[in-house]
Amino acid sequence: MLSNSSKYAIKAVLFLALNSNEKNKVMVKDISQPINVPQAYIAKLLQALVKEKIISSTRGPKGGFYLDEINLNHSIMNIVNVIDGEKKLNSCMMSLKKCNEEKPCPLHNILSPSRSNILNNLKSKTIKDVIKEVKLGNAFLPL
Amino acid sequence: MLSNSSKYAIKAVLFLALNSNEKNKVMVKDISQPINVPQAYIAKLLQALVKEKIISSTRGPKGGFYLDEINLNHSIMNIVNVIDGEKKLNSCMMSLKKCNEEKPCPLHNILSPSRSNILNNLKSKTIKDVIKEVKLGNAFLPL
DNA sequence: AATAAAATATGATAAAAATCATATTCAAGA
DNA sequence: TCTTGAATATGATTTTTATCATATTTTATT
Ligand code: FES
Ligand code: FES
Repeated sequence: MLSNSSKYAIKAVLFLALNSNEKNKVMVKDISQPINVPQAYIAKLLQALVKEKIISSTRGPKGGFYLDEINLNHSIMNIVNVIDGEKKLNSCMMSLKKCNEEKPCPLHNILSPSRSNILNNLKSKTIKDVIKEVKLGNAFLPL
Repeated sequence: MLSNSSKYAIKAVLFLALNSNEKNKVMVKDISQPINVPQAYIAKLLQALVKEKIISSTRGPKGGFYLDEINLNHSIMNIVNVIDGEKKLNSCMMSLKKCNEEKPCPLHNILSPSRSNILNNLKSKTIKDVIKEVKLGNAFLPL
């Protein structure tokens, strides 16, 4: 469903959402440990996210990664799309060329509603929405 | 979610469900083409399914693969478990060690219900159930 | 300006998944 | 019983994903 890389990226972004802002940037080495992902690995993922403007960064002393207000309003799906590409999640469960309602494969009718639900949630929930649940104590970090 | 191999295996099993029985066995070469999977690849998967008694086979002239009445009552999940192993589908969406309700990760509450729904369907739907929908014209083959 | 501290770009290596290839074994029919 | 046609066992190759490593560029501080 989600690749390892996507999962790691989500963890990192949520960590930044809780622990950074324009004034308090966080270095890779201080991200990799709490989220339990190798530094060189998460560094590469964060760089990709910066390039697509999902997160922010500055280099040099006092530099690091952080989320600004705009970043916080990105959806979880945006993160996944940057890391895994757009089509991974939409493919047919039986590897038909295209998954559609008109000529559904035998698993489509059974599984598609739940999958759509997952996709819609990933699309609609923003970083901000998600960390709100953490702050309310309904979900937990660190990971 | 499902590996390529699992998808291929499901396709092959459904094909057999519709086109074989104890009296009419089907050879790999006559399976691989209609389901659009390379022969050597699907052969290996079918062999794994036979070993776990999800499907049946006999060798030699007039041999081939087929489903008997017992085979038809296996769930789709049984196929997936043989090919992908048991735990792939149950892992946390954010790569926590274990996914649980007591200390859910931030994505758990959002996505877990739909995922459970998918898993329950895969567990409860049998091969026979699924091809019934095909015969009724509610779902389509070939793939 | 020089230095140092950070991200960035780039690419190498390792591990896993997907795919391909073939010698061996078993079963049917001549 | 010999031959032939099928699955089976085994493993090699290729591709993708995951992981690691490092030289370069940018920025703050002295
Ligand atoms: S057609 Fe197969 S999942 Fe939609
Ligand atoms: S704890 Fe992460 S999906 Fe259940």
